[in-house]
Amino acid sequence: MVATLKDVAKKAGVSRSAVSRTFTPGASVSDKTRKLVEKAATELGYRPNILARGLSTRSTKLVGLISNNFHNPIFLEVFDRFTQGLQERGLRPLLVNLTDEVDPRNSVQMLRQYSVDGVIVASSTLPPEFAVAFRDAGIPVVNSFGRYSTEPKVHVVGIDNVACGRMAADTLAVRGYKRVGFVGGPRDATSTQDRFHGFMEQMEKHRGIDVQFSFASAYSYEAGRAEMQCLLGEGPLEAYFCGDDVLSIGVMSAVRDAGLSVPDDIGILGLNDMEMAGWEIFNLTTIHQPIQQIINSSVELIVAMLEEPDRYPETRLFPCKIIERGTLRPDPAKQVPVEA
Amino acid sequence: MVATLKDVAKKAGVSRSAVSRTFTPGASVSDKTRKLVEKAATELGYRPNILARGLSTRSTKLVGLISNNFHNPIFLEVFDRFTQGLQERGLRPLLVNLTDEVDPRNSVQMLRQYSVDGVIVASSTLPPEFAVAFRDAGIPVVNSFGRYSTEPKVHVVGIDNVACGRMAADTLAVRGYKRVGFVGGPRDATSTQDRFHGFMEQMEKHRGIDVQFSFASAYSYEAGRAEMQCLLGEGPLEAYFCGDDVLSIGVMSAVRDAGLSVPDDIGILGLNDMEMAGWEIFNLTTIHQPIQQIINSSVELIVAMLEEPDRYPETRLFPCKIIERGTLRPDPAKQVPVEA
DNA sequence: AATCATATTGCAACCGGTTGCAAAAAAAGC
DNA sequence: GCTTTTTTTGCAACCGGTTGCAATATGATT
Repeated sequence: MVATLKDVAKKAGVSRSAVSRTFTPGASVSDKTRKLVEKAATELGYRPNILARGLSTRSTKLVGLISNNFHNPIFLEVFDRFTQGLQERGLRPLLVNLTDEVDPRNSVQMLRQYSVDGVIVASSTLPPEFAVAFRDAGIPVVNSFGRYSTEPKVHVVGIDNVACGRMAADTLAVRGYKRVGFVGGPRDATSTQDRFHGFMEQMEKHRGIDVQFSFASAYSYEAGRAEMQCLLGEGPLEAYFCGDDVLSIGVMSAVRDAGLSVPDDIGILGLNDMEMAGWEIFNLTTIHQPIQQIINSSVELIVAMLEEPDRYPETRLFPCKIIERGTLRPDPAKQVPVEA
Repeated sequence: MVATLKDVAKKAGVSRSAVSRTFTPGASVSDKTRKLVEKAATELGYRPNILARGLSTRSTKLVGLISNNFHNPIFLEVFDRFTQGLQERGLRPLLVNLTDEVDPRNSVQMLRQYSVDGVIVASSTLPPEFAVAFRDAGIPVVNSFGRYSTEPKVHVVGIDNVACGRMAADTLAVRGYKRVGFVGGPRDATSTQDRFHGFMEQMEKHRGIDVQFSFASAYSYEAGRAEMQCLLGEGPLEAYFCGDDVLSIGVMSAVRDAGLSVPDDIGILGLNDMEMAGWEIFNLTTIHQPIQQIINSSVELIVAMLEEPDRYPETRLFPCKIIERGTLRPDPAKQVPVEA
């Protein structure tokens, strides 16, 4: 049905090698045969089979894209960017949905069976060992949105979650909140832990602030809302730092349902700056996570590893910044001076 | 590095065929050699290379999953379900991001180069010819969320968008709205056109209702909001049927910003029933599109085609239903009767 | 124990490509 | 024009599997 190397070779009256070389950049073919081959190839609609090629070249241009987060809208942005970034570099994402799976072994085996050139683990909730399992299997891997380590075993691209926690603490402190809460995502996620530590640590430096904390069961709307409904019962604080935007929106929803106002009664600070955070109805003040840069960098890194598999593991952290919107009191330092 | 058939054969002291047959369900191997092979295989951590196998069996278990919609949150649900559904059946999604691409040829060639077993075109905005191009290339294809045709060339799974339009018209009419609007998605999307026709056609049957219409540039929040800001300038109607939930949310946002109330001043009816539509802050009355069923059915269909490639093209439409929430006046017929 | 049916096995060719190597062809040098 | 160097070419082996077929081993039947 579909034309193969052999068909083209026969039609062009050359050897199979000649055809192969015509489609291999840098190979030695005379202009004459190249023309011959190209003519035959277009007539037959021939395109080399990448998987067969991969058998000898050991490169399939397939990249495993693994995630366990198919409920947080920010991951649609993540998939969009990753697929585009990979496609631009001639790589193809093999999407793996890891819902409820924590053991990397199945994924490693499966992706090995597909001879993927590399793997991107895109998750802030999987344990670091997950990505390491791919490295141990000899598969180039980048852990995007993962945890920074002082002796990294794999490439990590993301943000400094501890620093984000500190930034959140400062942000609330400088606005004069005296009774604040931390509403984290799942307790076992490294991102939650790091944000928590950074937040608590920094809060200790600010005198006279009362700090409480709790953890939602997931980075999701429902979890945030449910958690806040509990907290409201215990008596609300002045402001909350939520470990994620969609969590913040859940929290906000519970606050409003209780007849309280954001930010007048309760301030909310998110993290991620997903598209929706900017929607007027939410207008969420949040810490921007530079996902475009994280993803570009991840893709570059995976490409670099394809060329140099033993590249020394690198950690690339990108700075976050506060996006001022309407769910916190204004920063007194940045008030527009009133005219005298 | 990684063990191959040959390594296992040598270690087990049998021929390569014996090993291959051990991993081929239904092949003839004695218990003795099977044990031998299995022992050697586990010791070496051997797993057959699926792509090499695909070369002879002509089945890679790869399925192209093509979409052009990476900005509408409902597509995260779609990807979640598709990846899970495919994985459960041992198929692997090769994700293709079609942003701004309408010509199917590149995608066809690329997916042919990867010998995908089939393709799922998941989009309500691509023209039907897109999916047909795969069929013409001899690749099994299912068009999910596509347009129904009386002489279908490819399998289509989705909803009857014309019927949805009619349902929307009836829904608004029965609630006594007299001046209504249709806010569609992009004009050239088949889903927009069908919903539009159904809506207008059915509205004609309801006497004395004033109908207007317009189209947003995309199925997105911004587009909905921008479109509604225009419409508000022209003098608002009593209720709008929006071609999609995220569009509805954009519309709602514009309405609220203008100081108007939903549903007291303006009613809004959405379509899709994405997760977010149920969030208390939106509480969107909407037409539920049964995506779980559409996706299950699509996956079943693609699986069926792998066994029987020349299967006659089928159209599978699933019924939609109104989800009553809080953005329309109540249906008078369904009012809880007041006790006498 | 001999005969026949059946189950298991290995050989070798094939799937669709790539590539080292030696032979052939073309170009360069004299 | 002949030799030497360089370029181009095809052969054949290989990548990691599968599979038809004939040969061999096993088991059943008498």
